[in-house]
Amino acid sequence: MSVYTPAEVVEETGFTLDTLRYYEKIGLLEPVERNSSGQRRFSEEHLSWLGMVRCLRDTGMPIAQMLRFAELSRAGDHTIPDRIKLLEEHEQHVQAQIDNLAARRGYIRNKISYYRSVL
Amino acid sequence: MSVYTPAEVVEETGFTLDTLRYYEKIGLLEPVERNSSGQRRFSEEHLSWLGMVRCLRDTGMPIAQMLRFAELSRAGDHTIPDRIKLLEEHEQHVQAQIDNLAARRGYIRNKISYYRSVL
DNA sequence: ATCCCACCTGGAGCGGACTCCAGGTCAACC
DNA sequence: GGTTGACCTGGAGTCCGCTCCAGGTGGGAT
Repeated sequence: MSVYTPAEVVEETGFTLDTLRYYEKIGLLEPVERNSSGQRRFSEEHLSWLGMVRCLRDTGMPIAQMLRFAELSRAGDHTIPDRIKLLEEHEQHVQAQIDNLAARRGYIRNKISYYRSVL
Repeated sequence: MSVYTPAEVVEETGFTLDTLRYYEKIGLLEPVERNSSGQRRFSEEHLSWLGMVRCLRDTGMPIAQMLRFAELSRAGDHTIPDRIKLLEEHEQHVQAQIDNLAARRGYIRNKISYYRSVL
């Protein structure tokens, strides 16, 4: 089972080292193993969890809710229905964002057309 | 030419009064006329500008950039090409957001399917 | 006359999500 | 054996975009 240095995780996930430390501190990331001199060695599981975190974060989920999801995930398989519910609600939210952006984009394009017509 | 009370503008634009005052203070909103006792009376132009602001804000444009757009708008018609450029760039940005959200949404749906398959 | 309500001002405070800093450790390379 | 570089810690600071507050004014209803 391979492990990853901080630099590798930064490279792979796109999070800064400070952000990773912050996520660990607040419990969004499970405690990370250390080597003999105290440096972090991330696991495969950390990486895949960080993929999820990136997805949720980039779709606008607040940290508080990601924390809730993290707790459910740690609590065992009986929380899977709750996790499904949480993700479904979030998916709806993402869809709403998309629809909203598409509508606003229409407004912007109109404005551009108007400006073009005035030139 | 009709004017609008603060309460009416709040109602129509969905911004809070504090936000409107804040926008005026930082120059995102042109100085608002006052009645004899110092209360704001917004114009039709304010309302339509606020519509634009709402659109830009809700598509994630930072205030600094909205300010730049506001300045261009005040500077006269010769800035229309610049405004078009700014809006076009923003529209690209909005499209990128949409694409990104759609991709992330796929990831979330996959995760949901996976959870369902595990139940 | 008094009460309430909408509004005013300047300035402080807040919440979220980091981001930076000082001072220190260790391992490795020259 | 000295320097470099990646990393450590705890805690303070930053940025953005508001949001709230105290104290005050003016106008309309009872």
